[in-house]
Amino acid sequence: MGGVRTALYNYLYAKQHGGDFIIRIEDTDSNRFVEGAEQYIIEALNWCGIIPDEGVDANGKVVETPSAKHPHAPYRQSQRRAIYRKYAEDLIAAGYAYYAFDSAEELSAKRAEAEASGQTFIYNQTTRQQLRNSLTLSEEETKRLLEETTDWTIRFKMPENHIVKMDDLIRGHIEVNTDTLDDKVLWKRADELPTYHLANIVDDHLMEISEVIRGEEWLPSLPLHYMLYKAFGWEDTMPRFAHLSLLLKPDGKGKLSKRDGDKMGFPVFPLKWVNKEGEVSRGYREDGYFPEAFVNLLAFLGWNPGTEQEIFSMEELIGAFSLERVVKAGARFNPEKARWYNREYLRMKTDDELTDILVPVLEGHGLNIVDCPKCALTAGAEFNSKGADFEKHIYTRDYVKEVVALVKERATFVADIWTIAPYLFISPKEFDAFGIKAGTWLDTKPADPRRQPDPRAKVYDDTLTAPFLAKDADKFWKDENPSLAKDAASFLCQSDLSIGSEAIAEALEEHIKANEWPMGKVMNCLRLSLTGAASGLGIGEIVSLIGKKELGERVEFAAQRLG
RNA sequence: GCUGGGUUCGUAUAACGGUUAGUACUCAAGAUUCUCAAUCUUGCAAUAGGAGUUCGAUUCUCCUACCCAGUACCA
Repeated sequence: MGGVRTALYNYLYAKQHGGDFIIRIEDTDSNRFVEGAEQYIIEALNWCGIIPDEGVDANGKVVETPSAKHPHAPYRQSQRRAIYRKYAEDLIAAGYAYYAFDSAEELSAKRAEAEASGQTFIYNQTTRQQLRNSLTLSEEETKRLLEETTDWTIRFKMPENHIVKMDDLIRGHIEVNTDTLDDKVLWKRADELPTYHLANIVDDHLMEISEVIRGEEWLPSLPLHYMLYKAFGWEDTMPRFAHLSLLLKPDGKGKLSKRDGDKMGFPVFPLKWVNKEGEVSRGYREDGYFPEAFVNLLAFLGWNPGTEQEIFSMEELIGAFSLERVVKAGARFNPEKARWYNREYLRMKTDDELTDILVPVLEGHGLNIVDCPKCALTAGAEFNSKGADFEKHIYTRDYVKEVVALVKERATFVADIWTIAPYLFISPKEFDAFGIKAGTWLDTKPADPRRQPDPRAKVYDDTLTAPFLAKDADKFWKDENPSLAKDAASFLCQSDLSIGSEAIAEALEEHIKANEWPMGKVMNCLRLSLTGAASGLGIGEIVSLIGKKELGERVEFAAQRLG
C-alpha cells in the first residue's frame, strides 16, 4: 500500500505538470531478488490505472533497448552495470571517494566490538584512517588488492564538518552536519553493482528526473545524495525532493506491515501475493475493492485537497493534487474508511456494471446465468415472470440485474449482493435459529452484516442438512402464530404480483390489518419462511422477485420443517 | 545511544497569529419501517506537557515527553 501510494503521488504530480512517469527497476541487490516481484509491481500499478509513460511497454514488460518512446533504456539497473563503475571511478579520481578493502566480516566484528563497550562503530572520517583503504594503503598495495581480491568496495569520502543545506518540497529547509554521516558504500566489487545511492543519483541524472517523491525512510540519506550531486557537478540539474511520511498500523505503534493486515482482516497489498514459502497475502483487488476506490482512499492517506470533497476520480486527483498539501505526520490506515470508500464507489456504478461483476461470483456458487430467456430454452429452464428458475438454478441476466438494483445499497462489495440475499437465488433449506430467537419476538439484535461476513449466509453453503433445533421450532411455530404466515402467503398467491413490490407490500399490510393479525409477527414469520433469516429485504420486494410458485413452495417447506 | 523527522476528537484531516477549533469515518440516540439495512436529524469526542514571543497563539521559538525513520557491501 505504501509503495502504491508513493507511485500514485509521483504519477499525479507528473501528470499534473505535463511530465512523464517513468518506471525504473532498482534491483541492485542480487541477494534479494524475488521471482515475480517486477511483474507484480507493473500489474498492480496497471490495476490502479497508473500507466507509465516510459520504462514499461504495452505488453507490461520492462523495456531493455532504447527507442523513441523509451530513450533511457534499459530500465533495470541490473542491466545498466556498465554505466555505474565509470562514475564511481570518476569520483575517486576527483577525490570524493576511495577504495575500501575491509571485509564485511571485519566490519561487523568491529561493530559488535564497539557495541559491547557501549559504543557505535561508524565508518567515517575518524575511523577511516585506521582501516584498510586506498587512503591509508600505499598505491602499490592498493593496486595489488584491487587485482587480487574480489570483495572490495568504493566508499564515498564524506567531508568533515560541513553543513549540508537541503530543501524538501514537503518538509521545508533541513540542515545536517556531515560529521554525523558515514562513508557509504557506493559500489560493490563482489557483484559488480552499485548500491542504491550511486545508482539512483546516476540514473536520475541520466534519465532527467526532475522530482523525487519517495518514502521518509530516505530522508536520512538525503545529505549523502546532495553531496553526490555536488561531487558529480550536477547541482544545477539536481531533482527536487519530497519525502512522504510512512503508513502506520491501525492500532498500536509502528509502520504498517504485512502481519497487521492478516491480524486485522484487511489487505496490505494491492493484489494477492504468494511468496516462495507459499504464504498468501490477500489483495485489495481480490477482496473486491474497485481500483478507483483504492486509489481514492490511498490518495487521501496523507493528502487532502483542503475542500470537503472526498470522492475524487484519477482525473480530478491529477487536477487537485499538490505536494504543499501533503501531511508531514505518518498516517494511520483505517480499514473502516476504506470500506466506506468502496461503498461510495459501488453506489456510483450502474446496475449493468455491477451485474457484470456479480455474474461470475454467482457462477462460482453454482448458479447458471444466461443472457436471454431463449438461451435457456435448451437447458430446459422454466422461468418465473422475472426470469428465475429456482429448481434448476438458472437465471437470466435481467433477473440478476433486478437483484443488483435492489440489494446494492446494502452492499460494500459486489460479492456482498450474493451474501446479503442468497435467498433471491436459492430456496432456503435451513432456517436460522439465531434469527428466530432474535428479531422482534425476542429482544436481541442480529449481527450487523456490514461489519462482519454475515454468518447467516453460511446457512446456504454449509449447513443445508443441519438439524433445526426442535425447541426453537416450537417457540417459533406455536407461540408466534406463524400459521398466519401461511394465510398471508395464500393471500399473496391469490393476488396480482405484477403490480410492483411497493403495491404488493401495501396490499398485504391492508389484508393483515383487516384481519387484525399482528403485523410484525406475521411479516417476520413470512420472511423467515421465505429467506431462512429473520431480517432482510422487504416482503414485497422478495415476493415480487421470486413469484407465486416459489412463494408457495417455500412457505410449505418451512411449515413442514418448523412445524 | 546518536542523527533527522513528526505530534489537532478513537481514525483521517481542516483552520497557513484572531473561528462557538470545521468535516468525514466509527460510535450513540431519534425519525422512518414488517425486520435488517439504507436514508434523514441530533449527539459524544481533540490542539501531548511546560516555558517564551505577542494585544492575542493549534499556528512562531525553546525545553520535556512520546512516536517514526536511519544508523548494512538492503532498498
